[in-house]
Amino acid sequence: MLLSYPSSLRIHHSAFRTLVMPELPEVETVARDLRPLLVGRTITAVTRSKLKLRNPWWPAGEKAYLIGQRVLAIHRRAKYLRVELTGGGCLLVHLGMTGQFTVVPASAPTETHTHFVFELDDGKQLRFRDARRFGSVELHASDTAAAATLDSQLGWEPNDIDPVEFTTGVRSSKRALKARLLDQTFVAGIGNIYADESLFRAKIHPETRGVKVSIAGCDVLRIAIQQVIAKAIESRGSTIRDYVGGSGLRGGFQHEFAVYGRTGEACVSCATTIQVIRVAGRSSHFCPKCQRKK
DNA sequence: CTGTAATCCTGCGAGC
DNA sequence: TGCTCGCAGGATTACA
Repeated sequence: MLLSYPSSLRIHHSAFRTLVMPELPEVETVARDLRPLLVGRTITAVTRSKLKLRNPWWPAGEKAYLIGQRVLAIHRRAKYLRVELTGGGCLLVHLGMTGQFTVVPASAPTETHTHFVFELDDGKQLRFRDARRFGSVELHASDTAAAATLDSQLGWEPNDIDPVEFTTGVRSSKRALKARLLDQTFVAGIGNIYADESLFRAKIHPETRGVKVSIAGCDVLRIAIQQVIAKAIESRGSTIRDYVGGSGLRGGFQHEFAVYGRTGEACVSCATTIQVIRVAGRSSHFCPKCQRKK
């Protein structure tokens, strides 16, 4: 269903006041920022808010377990972060839509919606803040097991897509490609922004069915995904309002959007007016001339 | 197999 | 000016 022009305009204006959910490039930026601040540090105290995050899993005695643990490494898989600890366990973190995972001086004022504070041995604090609480922070007893579970539930990292299997996977599905790109069990880490940007780069309409894409088209799409993700990581992700990296710095990729949030504006390639439709329950921005439906 | 929609949640702008 | 309303969406689940 195509929204009317006034509706499109309304959505366009609302797009830039909306929080941007952290997708793979944002989470990767957080991981890179956190590593120098966190690896080698020891947790000396833990405080939690009473509010429930999405699907939190914490074994009994978590504070006793955590205190004295040193951070061995920070890993990223798709949109998940694992803070690996010396005891063999890890903190498994998902930023949801509005999550912020930062290291700040202990003297920094505690902002609203701060759900976890991990005090560190250098006088700083690792904090998890999440206004909408779509994110999660879980303590797992085994980092290896947590990593294996993620691997069993998630598809390829974008930079590690198997070209042949990707092509087969795309062409064996009747689903709209937009829905397919959001499916974390196929390619993991893509969210609404980078799905739209990848489809624009590949010149594929978001509603195009996988079966309709040529073998060459699959190659174009795979490379488009990889280039969009790589460029976004270079720009430290996209900040519209709230997303920040692990050191609190904002991203810059929002200045490079070709279609996302640009409803009613001119296509960067052909100047045709960018449109928005709903696909897979998500707003999907595209150029009707560059991305013709097949 | 496919899609749709509700669920969790808060912030914010539009409109009255 | 202050209220209500609708919308934004990641992951999951229920249902058509």
